Amino acid sequence: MTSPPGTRSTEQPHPRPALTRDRVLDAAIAFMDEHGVQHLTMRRLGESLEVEAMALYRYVNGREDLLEGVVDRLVGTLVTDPDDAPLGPADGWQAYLQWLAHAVRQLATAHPSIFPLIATRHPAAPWLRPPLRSLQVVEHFLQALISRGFSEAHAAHTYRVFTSFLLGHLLLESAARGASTAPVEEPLDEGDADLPTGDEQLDLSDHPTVLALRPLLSVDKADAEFEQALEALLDRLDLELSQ
Amino acid sequence: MTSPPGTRSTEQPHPRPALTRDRVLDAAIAFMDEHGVQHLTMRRLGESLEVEAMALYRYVNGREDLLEGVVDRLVGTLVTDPDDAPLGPADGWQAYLQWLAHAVRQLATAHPSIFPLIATRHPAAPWLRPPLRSLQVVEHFLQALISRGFSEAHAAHTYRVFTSFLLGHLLLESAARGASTAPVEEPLDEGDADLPTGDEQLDLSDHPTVLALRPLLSVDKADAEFEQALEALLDRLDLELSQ
DNA sequence: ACCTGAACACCGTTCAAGT
DNA sequence: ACCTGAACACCGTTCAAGT
Repeated sequence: MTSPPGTRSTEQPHPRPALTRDRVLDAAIAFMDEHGVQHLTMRRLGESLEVEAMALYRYVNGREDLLEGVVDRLVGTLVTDPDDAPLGPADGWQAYLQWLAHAVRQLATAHPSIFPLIATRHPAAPWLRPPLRSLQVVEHFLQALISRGFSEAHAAHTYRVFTSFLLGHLLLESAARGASTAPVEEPLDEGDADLPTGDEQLDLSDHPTVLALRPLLSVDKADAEFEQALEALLDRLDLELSQ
Repeated sequence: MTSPPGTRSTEQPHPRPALTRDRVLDAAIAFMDEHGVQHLTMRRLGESLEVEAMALYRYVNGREDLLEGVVDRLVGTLVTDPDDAPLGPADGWQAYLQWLAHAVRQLATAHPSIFPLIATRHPAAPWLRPPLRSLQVVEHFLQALISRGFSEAHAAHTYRVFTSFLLGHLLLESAARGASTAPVEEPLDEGDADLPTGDEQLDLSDHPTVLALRPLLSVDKADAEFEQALEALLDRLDLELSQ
């Protein structure tokens, strides 16, 4: 608490909290949320923690391990959030899948520029499918379904179908969100820079149908379509159960 | 054709074909198929073409443009393959979607380590959704559906639903494939290297359900599940049409 | 016209050295 | 125990210079 003897009384400027793995991971998440994955650098992350990059290697096993840690931490929040019942709502498997789907979607929405990382980093095992790629979460998922009457085979099958669904919908949502949120991505100003074309410098003259439907294609129905597709999926799973 | 005067008659060792954008893109595709995306480097790509890296900048507007070119080229093959009818099979929209789904799946299977690139690179416009992220392909898609009786709104909606479906299923498939095919990814040998655990050095002791279901989770039903989910999707779209 | 050498700024990572 | 400086190999990219 007090200064060690022999130190000048002026070390207030940076009462920097102790470095720790959790603090490093948190800083990495904050950095990526603000600047995007591709700009996260060991050196810049160190800078954001007021430390040289080399100091990070005490807490993180290189850049790959750092990214893996970020993914694990974020996905892990799905089953450790304090305000959730141990196995989710008690109302049956459909309520459980609804609850989990929305939790994952909230995660994707909160970190649109990190979600692609969750979606595409090679999982530790091929059966650990993104975006539910944490052992804890998979354990949670399988127990939840089995405790609600699923056979083991059915639970495994549902895991596969459900992850495919989540990945497709949420990756496209966060790509759209990330595109509009991203800081600039790549200036790159190439060729003749007309660029007052509103949204993008795409040449649509050879693509009349796209041109005509552009307003329809741009409509953001992400919310409604997610709910609709989720309902359809649950209906399908229900049918398969009773077969 | 003949040597310019004054040249030694020994310039046979490398009758290297002229460098060209297409040759650069082809080399990049071949390189990534063999070594994975993360090892593609301007310098190594140059090496594979027996040229210094700087020479590539004549044909490619930097690394980002190179990757974009690769994606466009691969996705473009979907609608330019010689053995396909102009708008796919003439048998109705379900046959068209079946045909396209399998074409995209074949693409993902042929280039499992490039597909994540197709899936996650920021599209030029937010409504250009992976994996159907080429103007040509979207034009093709919309014309095909409209010419088969879809309204414009329905065609646009189907585009969104269909891309979500393809992305989720194929990205997970190629992640699984890529994991088993990948050259090594990252040695990283961290901690105590027990590693004779067969597939992975995961500690499953705290996750009894995963442990018990691992055989079931590892079963490869990718083919059947893709077909089944595609059928379900077509059924759903059919229902929506008649509403 | 097309490629190369040299140079620059920036990476990830290791390791001996400081405190 | 924890952080830093210096160093190494490797990036992407520019540009003047060679042929």
